[in-house]
Amino acid sequence: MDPKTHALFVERARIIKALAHPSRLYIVDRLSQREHCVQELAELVNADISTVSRHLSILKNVDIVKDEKRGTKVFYSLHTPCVLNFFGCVEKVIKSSARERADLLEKES
Amino acid sequence: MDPKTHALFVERARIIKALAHPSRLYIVDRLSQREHCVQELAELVNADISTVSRHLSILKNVDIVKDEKRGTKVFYSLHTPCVLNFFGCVEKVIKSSARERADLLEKES
DNA sequence: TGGCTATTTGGTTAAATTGCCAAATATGGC
DNA sequence: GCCATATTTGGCAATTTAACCAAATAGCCA
Repeated sequence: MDPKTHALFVERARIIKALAHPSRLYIVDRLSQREHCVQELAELVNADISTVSRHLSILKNVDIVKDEKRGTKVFYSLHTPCVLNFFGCVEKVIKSSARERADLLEKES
Repeated sequence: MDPKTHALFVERARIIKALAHPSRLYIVDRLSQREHCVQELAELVNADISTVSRHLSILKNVDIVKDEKRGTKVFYSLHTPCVLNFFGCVEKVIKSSARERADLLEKES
């Protein structure tokens, strides 16, 4: 693999890695409805505020979300909404594997 | 967050995690063109065969790829090609952040 | 300035991921 | 059965990730 191709796939993985966590996926899901401040998100994902703040900085580092400070609060919103397209395919994968497990069960019975 | 919702996002993250590695993304990319045996993939990603075998088992665990044994070789192919849709959005994210870095540079100059 | 609220960051620990080597396993041909 | 080829798996060390608490920072208002 030539260096440029390698760099491209490293970069792609960097983006996908940022999404590869249940809390971060849920945060993205909530932000797809409307902006939220850190505190609100912490309640939604039911985790320590500092933990959520770290999740948000990971998402911000790859520009999936953006932040805007208003007063003492920081409001986060989706910067690249197309990441929501991921979910559609992910559901397909889940269903496909669920179907296979079901098929397998039928054959076994 | 209720338990069902939580389980859904854990499951989604499981799928996305399986893709969150440069070598695995490259493997998916190659398999989108045609099936390959483990040896071929090891050469393509330039890694130890055992390492590639582990990457493949990770992808297989979430049903992104499937395998078929023929003789002593095991051929892998894409089982859920829609994961390729991920790439389109990932490129957008990359470009969007690249654009912003560019804008930032302009403003600074 | 001092106090209050909201968020980020440092430090630490536990857990998960990755990669390689070596050993085990499976298949086909002699 | 025995050998050669192809793949998987066990074991280990190094790196990364994740979570929490505590401390630092930032903005607002009295």
